[in-house]
Amino acid sequence: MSETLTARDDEARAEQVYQLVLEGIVAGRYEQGVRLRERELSELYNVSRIPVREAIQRLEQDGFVETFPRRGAVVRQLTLTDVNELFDVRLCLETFAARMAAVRVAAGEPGSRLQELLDDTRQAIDDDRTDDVVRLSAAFHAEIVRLSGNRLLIESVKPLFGRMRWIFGLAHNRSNELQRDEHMELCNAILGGKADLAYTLAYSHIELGREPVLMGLAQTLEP
Amino acid sequence: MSETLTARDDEARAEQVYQLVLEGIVAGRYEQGVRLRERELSELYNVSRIPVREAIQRLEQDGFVETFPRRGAVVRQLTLTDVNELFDVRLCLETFAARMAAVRVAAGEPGSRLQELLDDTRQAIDDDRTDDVVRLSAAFHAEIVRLSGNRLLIESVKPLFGRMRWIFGLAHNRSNELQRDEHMELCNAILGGKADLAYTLAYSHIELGREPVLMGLAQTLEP
DNA sequence: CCCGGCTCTTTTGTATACCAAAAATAGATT
DNA sequence: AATCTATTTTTGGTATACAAAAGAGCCGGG
Repeated sequence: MSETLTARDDEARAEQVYQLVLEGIVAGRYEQGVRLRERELSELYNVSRIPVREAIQRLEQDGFVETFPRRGAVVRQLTLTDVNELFDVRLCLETFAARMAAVRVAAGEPGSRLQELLDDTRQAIDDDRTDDVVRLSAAFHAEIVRLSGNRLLIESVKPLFGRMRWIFGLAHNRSNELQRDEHMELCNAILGGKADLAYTLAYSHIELGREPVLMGLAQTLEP
Repeated sequence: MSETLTARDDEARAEQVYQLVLEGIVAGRYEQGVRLRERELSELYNVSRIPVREAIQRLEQDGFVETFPRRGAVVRQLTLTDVNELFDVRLCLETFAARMAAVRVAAGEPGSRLQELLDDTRQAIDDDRTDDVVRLSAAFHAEIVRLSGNRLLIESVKPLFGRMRWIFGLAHNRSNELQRDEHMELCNAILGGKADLAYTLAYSHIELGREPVLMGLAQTLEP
C-alpha cells in the first residue's frame, strides 16, 4: 500500500495529494473526526508541506475537512442535516441544469453522450459491476450539468458531486434498475427538448434518492 | 498608499493579502487581464510567497482570477456571459433561500435583522451614502440566505456574492429607491411566513436586476 | 476525587533560501 | 520579416528554521 509519489511526475503534487487524501476519506480509511497533520501527510506521501497545505485547502473548499485556525484540519463529521442540505441544494441546481440542458438540446446542442452513458450503465448493471454503475450514474448527473452550458453552474455543482460520492459510499443506494429507468426518462425528455418535463423528472428523481440515503446513513451513524 | 502589513498583526497574513488584492480587483486598481506575480505581491505586501499563494488560490476559488499551470494567475476578464450565468445561478439559489427563510420564520425563527437592514438602508439613501446603500443591499440578500438555515447553501452562495460585488462595482445599478421597495415587500413576505410569495418576489427582484447590469457592463466593456 | 494552573511538547503559520523546469523575452540567423 | 536559439523570469516545489498558539501532561490544593 505504498502510496509514495513517484519523484518525477509532472502532474502537480498538490493535485495528487488531494486525490489520495480524498480517496482515503471516501473509502473510509480516514475516519470522520480524524486530524490531518501536515507533517504526517507530507511524510506519508513524500512531499513537502506546501502541496499538502494546498490539498487541505481544497479539501476544505469541497467540504471534506474542516479547518480551525492554528489547529489544522479534521475530517468532517457527516450528519443527516448535511445530507438534507445537500439534497436541497441539488434540487435547486440540478433541476435548473436539466431544464437548461433540454433548452440547449432543442436549440441544436448535440447531447449524444447522455445516451452513451445510459448504454454503458445497462451493460454495467447486467455485468454486476457495482462500482461502475455508481460511477456512471454520477457521470450522468454531471453530464446534464455540463449540457446546461452554464460554467458557473458547473463550478458550483462540483463540490456537491464530491460530497455525493462520499455520502453514497457510506450509505448504500436504492435499486440501480429503478434509477436507470428514471435516468432514461430524464434523458429522453432532455434529448426531446422538453424543458418542463426534464425539470419535473429531475426533481422527482433527486427527491426519490433522499430518503434511502438518509435511512442508510442513519444506520451507519449510530449502530 | 503604502499597503504594507504591520508586522505584528495577529490576523492571518494570507487572509489579509486576499482582502487587499480583492479590494484592488474590485476597485479596478488591478485591471482585468493583469498578471499577478507572486514575487511582486509578496514584496508589495511585505510577506513571503506562501501566504500570497494561499490568497491567490482563494481568489481563483472565488472566481476573481484564473490560473494556468506554470503561468500563474491573471485577473479574470468579465464577460456578459459571466453576468448572465451569475444571475441564473442566483435565481436558483436565492429564490430557494427566500422560500426557506419564510418557512423558518413561520416556524418561529427570529428574523428581525432583515427589518433592521431595511431601516439602515432608508437612512443611507436619505443621507446619500451610496457605498453604504450598496453594502446594505448586499447584506440584505446575504441575510436571507443566512435565514434559510442551510449551511451548504450559505457556502455555495458566498462566491456568488463576491462576484456580485465586483460586477456591481463595474456596472452601476438601477434606482436605489425601487430596489428598497422590492426589498421591503420581500422582507414582509418572509417575516409574514409567506413562502410562495417570498419565492416569487425574490425571483422578480433578482430578474429585474439583470438587464440594467448587463447594459451597464456592456458600456464599460466596449467604449 | 476533581479542578485550576503550570510546564513541556507538538503543530501551525510564516520566513528564507534555493532549485528545476517551463514560459516569456530578447537576440541572432536565415 | 519570420523563425530558431539563447538568456532571463517566473512558477512550482524542497528544505529548513522559528515564533506563537494549542494541546498534553503534571502538580498541588480544595
